[in-house]
Amino acid sequence: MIDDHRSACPINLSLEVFGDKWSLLIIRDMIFGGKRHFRELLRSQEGISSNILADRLKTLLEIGMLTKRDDPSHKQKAIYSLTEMAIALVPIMAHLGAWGRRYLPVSEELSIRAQLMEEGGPVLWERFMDELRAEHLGVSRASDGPSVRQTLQAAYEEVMTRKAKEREPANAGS
Amino acid sequence: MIDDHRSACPINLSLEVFGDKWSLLIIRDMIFGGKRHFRELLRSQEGISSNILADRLKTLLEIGMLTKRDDPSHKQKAIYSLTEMAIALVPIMAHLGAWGRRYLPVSEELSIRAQLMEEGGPVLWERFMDELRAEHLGVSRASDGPSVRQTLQAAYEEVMTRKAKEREPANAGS
DNA sequence: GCAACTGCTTTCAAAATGATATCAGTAATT
DNA sequence: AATTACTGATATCATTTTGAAAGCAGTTGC
Repeated sequence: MIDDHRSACPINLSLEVFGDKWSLLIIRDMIFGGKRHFRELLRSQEGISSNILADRLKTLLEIGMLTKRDDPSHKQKAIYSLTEMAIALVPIMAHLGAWGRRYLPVSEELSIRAQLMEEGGPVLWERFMDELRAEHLGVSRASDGPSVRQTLQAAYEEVMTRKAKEREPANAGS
Repeated sequence: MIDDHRSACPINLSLEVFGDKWSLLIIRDMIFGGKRHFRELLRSQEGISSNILADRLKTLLEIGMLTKRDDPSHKQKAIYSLTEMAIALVPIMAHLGAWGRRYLPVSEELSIRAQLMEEGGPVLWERFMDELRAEHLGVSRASDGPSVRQTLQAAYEEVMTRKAKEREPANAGS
């Protein structure tokens, strides 16, 4: 099998890799959600079915976007890791998030991360990528303070808490 | 129809817009190839079929990525234009191209544009976007020197010419 | 010992894809 | 005036992909 690609254009080849509805969402959940196991990925916001998830994971492994190894703590668990190729998508994720936030009907709670990524700019993206390298590639890293993912997650939860309060204003005793 | 979206996450919504094999390629051909007509878009590198092209154009119009108007010079011709929403994808195109160039088996001639876009950085992208606004939105622009698209196209043709020469070294008389 | 959890696989219906042919009108060519 | 080529699509139909749901052989925690 040499190559059955439609064309050798970089944009076309990129789209052949993740030009579908699910592949990039799986990467997103691993990057921003810290998910590493099949069952974790199955609980995506969007509700992927298990056969599709299995198929996409297989493809992503073949392409070299992910690696897979056994979880020492459980004989049936597999740990999926991002490769550098996937970690390099962080800036694209940031741009995609910024674009979606500007032009599409996003919700506040699900776009707060995108907002922080946009505001943080390339400096934040690089820091995030370093953290991901440490987490997925075993590269050591000088860690100081909370991780980027923790910061993004905290902001998300803050919005959720505030929204919950706004929905039931001072009727705890009702 | 309120919204039958899977989730209001900006990345998910972005993927619902162009998370398929063709939509972004159509936008690419309009941005980098300067294509404006149905038949022009039909002659893509990758060979899209006419029914798929028609369907995607319709969707892109509905979403608001494109507009369509009559061509004064031909009663059956339609002119497709990019909206600001689509022009805003230029940085994403640049990143996608750079990523593809780094990790996928691209050809030199089809990736020279991506290389120049990467080297040009945000400054070049902005200039390109201004040119596209002038071309597609009728925004006036202070034009000096060759357009970004012309520069990219010239670089592409230079590579093609060089490659043609390398293939037949000095056997013009054979 | 039993319920819950593990990463999948199977089944089957529905939807999307895509190659090919076609169309009715327009324009350029001869 | 006749022919040829071009316009933006549609229609047909086979193949491929998608996806919901159920199931499975083990493993683990209680």
